[in-house]
Amino acid sequence: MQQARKKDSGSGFVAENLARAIHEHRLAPGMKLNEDEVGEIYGVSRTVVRAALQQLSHERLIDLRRNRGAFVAQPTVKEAREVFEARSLLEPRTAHSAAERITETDLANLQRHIDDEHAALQQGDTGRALHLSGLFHIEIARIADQDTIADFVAQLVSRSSLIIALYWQRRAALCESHAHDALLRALADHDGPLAEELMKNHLLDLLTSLDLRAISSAPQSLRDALQ
Amino acid sequence: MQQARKKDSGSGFVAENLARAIHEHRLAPGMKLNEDEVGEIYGVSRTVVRAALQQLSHERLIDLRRNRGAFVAQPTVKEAREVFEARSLLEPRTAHSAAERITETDLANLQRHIDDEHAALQQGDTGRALHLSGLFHIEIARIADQDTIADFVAQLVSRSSLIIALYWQRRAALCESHAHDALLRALADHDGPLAEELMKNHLLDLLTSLDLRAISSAPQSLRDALQ
DNA sequence: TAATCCAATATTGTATACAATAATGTCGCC
DNA sequence: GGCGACATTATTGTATACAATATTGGATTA
Repeated sequence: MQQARKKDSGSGFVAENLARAIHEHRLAPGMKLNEDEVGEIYGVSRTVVRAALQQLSHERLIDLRRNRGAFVAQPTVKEAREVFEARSLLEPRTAHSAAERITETDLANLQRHIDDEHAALQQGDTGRALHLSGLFHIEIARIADQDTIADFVAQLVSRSSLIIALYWQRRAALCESHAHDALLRALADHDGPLAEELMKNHLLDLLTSLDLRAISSAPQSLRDALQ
Repeated sequence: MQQARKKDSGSGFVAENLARAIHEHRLAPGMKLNEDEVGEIYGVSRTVVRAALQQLSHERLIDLRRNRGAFVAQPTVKEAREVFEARSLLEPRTAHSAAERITETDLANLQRHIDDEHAALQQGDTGRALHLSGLFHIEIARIADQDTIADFVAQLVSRSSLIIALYWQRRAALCESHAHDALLRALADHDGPLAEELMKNHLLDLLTSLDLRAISSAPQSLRDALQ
């Protein structure tokens, strides 16, 4: 922890760092997160580590098992489908609403998001590109002025990152798709139905780009791996 | 805390008790929850109280303000609308899926839920009736085999309880409606489209039964109350 | 008297110590 | 040598002590 966080509490700082590490797949699914170890890394006590772990557990990024400890979540195939099912219920209709309310300022912000995302891809920084891609989805919910849905979408996007890290088939291929550009155009035209349809298809494409039969690099249980 | 909890951790016990108290409006919105006080009531240390408060904060039942403490949440009118907007996106389609998958066992369970709910109403136990009514909605998501959506619905139902406590206009009137009975029939007939439509209308009825102009008994701020 | 600053108090944030539980290694017995 | 009971170790769960912060009350001054 080179620099102190400003107003954010210690647990928030730790949680954000752990979340980023999980999203960028530096922490492999299933990995044990020892409280003492994490605390020493960030220079805080177990108290704040536990608070951070509890928060991440609620966001489903880690699995908290009583008297056992914290483990990086390993979304199952079923969970992966469920996450995208939830997104397909929430996001298309929300995109529709966003198209009806979007302002010039919003459009400029979204355009900047997309530009940054493309730039990150050009530089081969897929981690950052994925992060920005997620922000794009969350931002749409905020434009629709639906903070509650935006919070859900944020969690689902976060879990999607982990799922994509686990089940991605052709990473480069889909990132290069211009689904977000098309969506932005529909939003700019205030074309609600088109935005809704594009979002729906975009999420479907994302889901079908996953290989939900393959077991990821880290097997879920010893039984699966060895037996 | 007359009886010790079995396997559940202390914080879970405290969180559940506080949640129930909030749902049943025994803890008024805006009320300060002093950590020492809560700890003494349940016979636990501040450590577990804080864990419980953090959990409830994630569920949006309490508002955690840094260096200020925990307060029972006071959903605004906007938040109330947002919660029901989210429910209207998630639950109708999920009811549709449930209708296609529901089994005899599921139907029996749902019927029992409804019977219990009516019994509670007969006895004037509106708190328990409201609780059972919520379980009905959550159970439908579980029948649809969508645990992720079920978790969201559970949170939204929980927040709805608080919202209803704040903004309810004609409590008795709506509880007596037989919306759940009609829904159960549609599910039993495996009539997905009808179940979807009934759920949509049921949620709309719920929302319109709220008086979202009225400021509740407990004002949101001193300014609103006194100025 | 009213306003402002400062001290006193209360409450939360964090660290540490201790207790409870699970995981692991060792010994004895068959 | 294999199996099971027991002791050892490691790790989490909880309580308590201390530090940091906000709130409150009072004194001082204009």
